[in-house]
Amino acid sequence: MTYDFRKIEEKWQKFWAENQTFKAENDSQKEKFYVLDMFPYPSGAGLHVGHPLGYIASDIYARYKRHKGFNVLHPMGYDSFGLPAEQYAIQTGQHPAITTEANINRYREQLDKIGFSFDWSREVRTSDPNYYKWTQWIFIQLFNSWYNKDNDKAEDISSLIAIFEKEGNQSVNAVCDEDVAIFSAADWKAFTTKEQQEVLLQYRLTFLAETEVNWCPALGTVLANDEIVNGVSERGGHPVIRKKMTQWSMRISAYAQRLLDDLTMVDWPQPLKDSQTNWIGRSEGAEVTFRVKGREENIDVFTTRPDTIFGVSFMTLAPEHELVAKITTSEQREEVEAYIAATAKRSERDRMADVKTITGAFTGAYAEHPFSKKAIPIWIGDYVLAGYGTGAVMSVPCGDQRDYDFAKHFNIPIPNIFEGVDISVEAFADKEKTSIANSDFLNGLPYKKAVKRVIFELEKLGQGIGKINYRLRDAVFSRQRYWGEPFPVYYVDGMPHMISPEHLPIVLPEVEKYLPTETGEPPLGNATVWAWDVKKSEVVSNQLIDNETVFPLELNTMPGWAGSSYYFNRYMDPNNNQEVFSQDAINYWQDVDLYIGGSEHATGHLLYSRFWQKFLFDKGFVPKPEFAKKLINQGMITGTSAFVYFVVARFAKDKQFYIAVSKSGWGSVDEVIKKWRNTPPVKDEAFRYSVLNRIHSPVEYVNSSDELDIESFRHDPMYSEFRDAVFIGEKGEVIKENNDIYIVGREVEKMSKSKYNVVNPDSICQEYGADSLRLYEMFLGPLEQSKPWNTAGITGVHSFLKKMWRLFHGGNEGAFTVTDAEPTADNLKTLHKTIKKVEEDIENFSFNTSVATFMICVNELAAQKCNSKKILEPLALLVSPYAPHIAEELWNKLGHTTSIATAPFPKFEGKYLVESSKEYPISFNGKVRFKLELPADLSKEEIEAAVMIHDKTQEQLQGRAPKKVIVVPGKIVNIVG
RNA sequence: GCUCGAGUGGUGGAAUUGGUAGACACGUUGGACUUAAAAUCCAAUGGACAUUAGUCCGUGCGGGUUCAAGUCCCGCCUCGAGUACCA
Repeated sequence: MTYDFRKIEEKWQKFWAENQTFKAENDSQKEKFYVLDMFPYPSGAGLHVGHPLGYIASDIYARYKRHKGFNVLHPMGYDSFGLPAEQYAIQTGQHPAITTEANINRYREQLDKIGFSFDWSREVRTSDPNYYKWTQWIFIQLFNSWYNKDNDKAEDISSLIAIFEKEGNQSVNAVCDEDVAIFSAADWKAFTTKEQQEVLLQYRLTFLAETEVNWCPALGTVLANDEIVNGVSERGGHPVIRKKMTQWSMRISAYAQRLLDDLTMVDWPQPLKDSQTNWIGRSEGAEVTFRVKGREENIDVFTTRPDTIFGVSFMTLAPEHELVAKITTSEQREEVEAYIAATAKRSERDRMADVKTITGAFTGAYAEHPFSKKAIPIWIGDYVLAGYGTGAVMSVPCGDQRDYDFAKHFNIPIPNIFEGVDISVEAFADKEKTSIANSDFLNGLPYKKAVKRVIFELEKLGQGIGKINYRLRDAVFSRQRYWGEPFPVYYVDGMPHMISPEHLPIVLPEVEKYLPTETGEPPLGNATVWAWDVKKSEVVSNQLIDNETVFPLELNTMPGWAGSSYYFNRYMDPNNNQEVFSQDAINYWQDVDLYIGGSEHATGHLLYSRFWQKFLFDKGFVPKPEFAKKLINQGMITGTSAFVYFVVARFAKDKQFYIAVSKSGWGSVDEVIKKWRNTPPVKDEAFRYSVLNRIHSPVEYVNSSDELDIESFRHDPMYSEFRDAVFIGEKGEVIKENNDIYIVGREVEKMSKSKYNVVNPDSICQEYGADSLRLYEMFLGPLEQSKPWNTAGITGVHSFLKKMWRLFHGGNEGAFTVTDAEPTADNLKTLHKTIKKVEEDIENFSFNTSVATFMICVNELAAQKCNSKKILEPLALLVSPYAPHIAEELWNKLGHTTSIATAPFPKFEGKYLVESSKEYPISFNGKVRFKLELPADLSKEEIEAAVMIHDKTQEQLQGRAPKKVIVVPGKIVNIVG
């Protein structure tokens, strides 16, 4: 009987689905284990072989934990709101829900074929109203909360109102907007309802604020930095400007310190933690207030080097800074405005990345130094970003390289305030190696003391205070898109009001067009039934808006990260209609034990999710302040693109055709073509040809030896210009009737549809089976590294599975022949070596090495002609997390009637591995010269003695006396001399 | 620019704590079986010289520490990821 993987895999996939083998129970006596994958966005292109990499790893771990006796939660779902479906809708008019549904179905089909042990009864989709009902619900919770710094947690807004009523806001220690006015209890009571709401909005954890965005007037939309190339939109090449817009924001900055501190609680990769740490960007320093000469206004700056305050020779404001317009003198106005217009065209990333081009403009205004009272010119420069700190810096050219470059460029003086330091070529940024000079009361002080002293003096003057600053900005939560969660918000007199949770979900309305409206409103502005009737508590036609009982609804939608910031908790109780999840469910599952996903989510999804988790924790909804204990980043699988090289030859007049030149001909196109010219039909015609060019060939047309299937390529409608092309092969011959072969060029690139290098898992499952695919993806290399995909090697793991199958089927014509024979010592040694290694590998997420271990094990058992059940049954169990279909089949054939999924994992016993001798490498001056078999229990001295009397040792030494002999028992002997 | 990661045979990679570099596969070459093909099995396979039993070189580049460095330290080079509205 041969290994019929197609039949076997279909059989067990059906079995698992019918028996709900992987359904996780919320009430179980078993210990829980929660294994989670970052859920995918269901794109139109379907899954490629890169997607399942992490899923296979987590599936192996989940299956392993089931064998270890855990109640495993291993769910899957879809992050199904997103731009591509909307873009497709704009182009085709197809509703994004339809596209999304179709894409999800395709994903599901592909996932099912790989044999994952997902509990599909728990699937979630962020675009499902039953799901986003709870996204809207959390938004309302955030709106109704404020951050109390005294208790260091989020609290209900009612507790803030109670304080306001009692004593105003003077003693409130909250995270709030910068410009909150002080009021008393009496003031509060005298405020109108609208005024009170305006005040509260300055404290709420989600609030309306003016934020800078990349606005593309032609597309009527906001663009990501990603979508802007050289200052114009990637699509269409339209100009993009920076613009302020009122949008919903999330006060994530309230959690900055806790997000930083709690990183110590989680076992996540250090680089990921580093990038969150940098993103949060905590810095200690001082906020200093500079008066503007001859005006009312002050400029606040944040600096980490207040000790260098006497080195200030100018100030720089971000071009967007609100004071710029006010303080610019009439003489400078033209220049300043021109400069602002120019910087508005640059993206933030361009401004940060480009340190070589120094630009700026003088405002004509001067600030006053807090101590020396000297006049300091105020400049604007785009190296200062509006969103960071206060959007203004005190420029100390002698101590900061960017300030230094700016000063040099504009001929601004560079006073030196460091003792004994040369600043003629560059700034001196080292804090420790000098002391302060030319600085009045700071003279002679080292960095730390100077900082303390200057803060003390600033506070005395009332012009500064010690401060901790975070780079982390409040997160913009509005998107001018259609395909996202609608806000449960309506507006009364311009003030936002929440719709009561019992009326959720507020379902996305139908629109005719998915584009922004003529007047520049978001796509929901096209909806005709999009108003809130407070009496009926339902969404009604816009025509009924009277601003008395019917009000306009919010037109923005939520960003992609909204739905993905709590889905891991929702999986615990996904079909609950009364609560986001029951307390029973969350108290049983607690948190994610293992989370696998790409490192590209380090500062987006993973930071926002931690923020929401902490908020839910503060409000008592979840028991843990961190949602995932352990996290692994899987690496990207890159594609191996194939290139066809060609020139275009032109004849006498309009005649032209393509000549494709095989790999070895690239270097000598001229010669190849010369040779080819001597053959008919073009023998004597004069022609010229273009420079050598290349084009991606679909990888399906190339075999594992890089040979191109010329006929398929020729007849692909994508390549009609090659229909009559001449192909010149490796030997320089024109290819006809297999006389020569065409070899393509190869290059590793990101796997993408546009590069024609996408390899689809379906075809691999069809040809080699899911078990082969699973093993091969793991065999490719370490999970966390990125690596190129090359299908060629898959035959290796496939023949391993066949070999293992034969181990169980050694009888006539492949009959099943597992016997009750007692295993030999060799059999047991091989088995237990394998158990030990595989167990260690799984715990260390080193899946590639366990596949190699299986191969060694099967090779050894085959050589030993082992067919003992006591060896082969544990082997089936060991392999089962990796290749579950074949394992189930063998398990079944061994006489079991229930699934292998929860059978206990084989137990390692060290006694079978005890060795009586060790082969020592004997090296001389670090170079291994020969090997010597010695009893394993010899002492250091005995080993040395045995080595020294050996003939080969004497031969190597040639009479020299060794200076030193290093013996590491069990490892190596090194003789020096 | 900044932050982080990675560079080992023709290819993917192994070497868990500084201790035999190249496990396990792919590919290639030669052989067995076969009318032939597929499948399967056996052998060789880092490079150079010696063709023997040996010698030298070799983990991106240049230094260093050590009896011993792919592994640790310093300085570079190349590639990849993230950089706040792609998901």
